[in-house]
Amino acid sequence: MEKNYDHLSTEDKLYASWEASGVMRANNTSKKEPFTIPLPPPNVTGHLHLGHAAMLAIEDIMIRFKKMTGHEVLWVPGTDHAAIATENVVLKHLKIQNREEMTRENFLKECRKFAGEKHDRIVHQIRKMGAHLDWSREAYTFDEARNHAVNTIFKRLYDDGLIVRGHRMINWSVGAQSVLSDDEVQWEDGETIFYEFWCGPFLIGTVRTETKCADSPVVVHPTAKYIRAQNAEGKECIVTEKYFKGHTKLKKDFKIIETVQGKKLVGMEFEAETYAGKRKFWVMADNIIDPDFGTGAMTISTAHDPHDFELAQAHGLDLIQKIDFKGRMTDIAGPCSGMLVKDARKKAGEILEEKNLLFEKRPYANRIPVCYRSGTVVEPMLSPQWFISVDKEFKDQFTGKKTTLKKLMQEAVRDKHVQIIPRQFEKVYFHWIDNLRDWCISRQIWWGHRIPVWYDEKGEIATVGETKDPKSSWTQDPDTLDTWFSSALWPFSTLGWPDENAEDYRKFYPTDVLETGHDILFFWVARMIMFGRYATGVYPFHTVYLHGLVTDEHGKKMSKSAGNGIDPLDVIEKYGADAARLSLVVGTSPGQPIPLGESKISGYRNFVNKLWNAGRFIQMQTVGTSRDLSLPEPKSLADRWIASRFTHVAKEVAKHLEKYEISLAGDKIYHFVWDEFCNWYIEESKKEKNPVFLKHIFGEILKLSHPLCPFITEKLWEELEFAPLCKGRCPKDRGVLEREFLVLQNFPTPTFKDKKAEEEFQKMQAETIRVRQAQADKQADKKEKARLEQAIFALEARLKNKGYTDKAPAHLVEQTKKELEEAKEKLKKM
RNA sequence: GGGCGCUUAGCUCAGCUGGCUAGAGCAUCUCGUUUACACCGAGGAGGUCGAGGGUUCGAGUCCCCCAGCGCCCACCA
Repeated sequence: MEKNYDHLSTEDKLYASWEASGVMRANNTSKKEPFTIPLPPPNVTGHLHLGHAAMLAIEDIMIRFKKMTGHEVLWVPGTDHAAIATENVVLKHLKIQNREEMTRENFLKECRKFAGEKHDRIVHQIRKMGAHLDWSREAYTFDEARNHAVNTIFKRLYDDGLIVRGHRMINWSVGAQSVLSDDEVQWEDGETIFYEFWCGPFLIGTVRTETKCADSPVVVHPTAKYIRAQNAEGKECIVTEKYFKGHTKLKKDFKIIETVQGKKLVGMEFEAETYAGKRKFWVMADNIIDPDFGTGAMTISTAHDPHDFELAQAHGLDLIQKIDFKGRMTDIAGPCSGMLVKDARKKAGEILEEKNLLFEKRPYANRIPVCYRSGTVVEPMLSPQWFISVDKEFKDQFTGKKTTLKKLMQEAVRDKHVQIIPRQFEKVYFHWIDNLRDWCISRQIWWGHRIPVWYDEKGEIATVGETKDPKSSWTQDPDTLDTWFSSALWPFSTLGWPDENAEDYRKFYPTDVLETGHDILFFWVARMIMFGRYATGVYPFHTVYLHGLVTDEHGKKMSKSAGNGIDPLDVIEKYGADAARLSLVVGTSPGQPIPLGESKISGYRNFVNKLWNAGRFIQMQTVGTSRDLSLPEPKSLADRWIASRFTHVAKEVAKHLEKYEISLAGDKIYHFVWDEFCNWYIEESKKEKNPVFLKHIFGEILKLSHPLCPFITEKLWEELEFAPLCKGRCPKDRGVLEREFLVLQNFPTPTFKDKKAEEEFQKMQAETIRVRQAQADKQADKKEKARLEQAIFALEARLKNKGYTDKAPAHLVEQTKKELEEAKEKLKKM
């Protein structure tokens, strides 16, 4: 055995042997209790990042622990086709502006090719972490089986009236050329200009000057007090009293004519100049106006703002499209038509200024909605889309009762069918659901599950759901489904659903734990809960474990621009996968940020090496030892102490892992191995030898540590030839295996307890420490003595020097004398 | 604006339902070339647990309030 553990020559080989042996394959005919985790499928075109690494480490620990405690485990791997993200990357890759430049089929071919290539990369990277995944069951969110599941649930939802097509205000990503769900919109801080301009007698505030180009009502608050005033040139001005009185310029230039309530203004009509020419305006009142904000009046863009749209619906207003789906102004924008929104905004402002319509402008901090994938601006637009109605009642086929999808989601957590770790996120979950609106599921992109709806020649819906041979006159809906739609089926679509008799589905569904980053609680977890309960009648898992964001060692977000990013593959290369796993798992709390720096990783690398060297020592001790299969007896006090301590620690570790408290389990193992086993037991065992017992305990330690650091433990298991020792004592129901891997051993459940030995050994430890301290003190004394002697010598020499005593300032000489006396005094006392 | 969380040694964090003489890793200081390991061993220094108030025999742990930091949601014409 080498002096230092070499992870590079070990890990890939071991993983390959696990894979080749079939040890990671789950058996759906097993009588054992199942334990199932659906792997959150990484984006097929992505690469492994630290979030994945943390996820893989946590889930692998759960899986290995459960397997060692007698469960039939299944960890289903797979990848996600990541609709918008992939389509974006492919477009960039092909160096084309939009997909219309090629045929749909050709574009999809390119996507498939690209995804296929990238698939191999991510899947290879997942293996690097040591993940005990059943690769024979690998799935893909965009393969045929998953498409079948998608079509099936779509049809069922449609028949229940829960999927509807509606002409509603949606989030339009100009970059992705598609609608986005509410959750896919991100908000970025931005600097813009706030304009106040004249619209007839009214002052209107806006940052979106480009939309102020069409006939429109001016909305005022019905009960707020407005002031009508006039200036020297006869120009009229109507603003709230509050605004008027707070504005010195207005107060100076305008003379009040009267004060009226907002509703008295209703019905007023006038023509006014806009940046796009003269337009018709009229006044209406609505409580939507905040009388304390700005001038107390606004004009509305019925088709480009969610609130305005609502208002338009309520008041039966015309819907006027001012911006097209490419993000350019329509003809109605007059001088700005054809311009990009951003440019039109500036231009419209300039025109307002030229036409002397501008009253005031000032810098304004606002937040800009952007597409979470393409990073481009999101425009609220009006468009026909498919929605999932979350508040609509339907008859639940499993209970026969009326309910809504929202209720099913709420019940999941409220009635404790699903537990979220950490608890705080349950509140976040409820809050999200309470404010949940219908989920827009259609996307205008090509890479994704095509909406299974066919239209006849009249444009009426001909059929919905899986359609094997559509009539030639029919056309399929051109849109695809939100990528999260297929992800939401993942826990059961990977197990054979909709075939409820599929062996995997019967054995492994519902699954047990869904572990993922807290950032996709809404995108994914909530929707799995919704579809899972809706489609299968049971919730798809009983526990949701959320890990936090991996940050740099100071808790700062890792980013390219900050240059503080860490690539997990570099970490694995430099320190090994075990060290990477431990550093992502120990010293962390669920849901909390996971700070990671090199010093932490190298610390766990050191631990791994410590294990290695303990193993090396034990191998040296046990060379030529007979292979006694009987359980060795503890002999010495140290033997009994470590055995008793091991019983205690093994229990604690199991208890923690049972509760998914991985960090605490890791901490206990770390300190038991290093502080108790290595620093005390091994040292004591050198005095009173019992090599067979030493080796036995070490073997148990390897089992205990295996879920957390599978590579080093497996390697030592092999090096120390533990495997042959346990042949014949292992359960026989796992088929033919080349080797007895550690993961097939039973997790230690030792019973040996010797309280007296523990106490006695502790006394011995205390005594040893006292002696060491005394020795250290003695050494310290000796050193202090030497230091004093040297100081005395130097001080005396200085005082003997006539030049010094004669010429140096008297107080310095006094001080020297004093120092000498003190030093002599101190030395005398020693 | 609403919600959630965090604030404990120089740094990053444990401390679960109140009993702590407050722990760990890293960093730091002293000593150590003892045949598992310097990716090591032994010993040490370092904290009035963010500020203030309260409940209690007892509070890092519970309550109130304040401050700073972080995250999520809503997005005001």
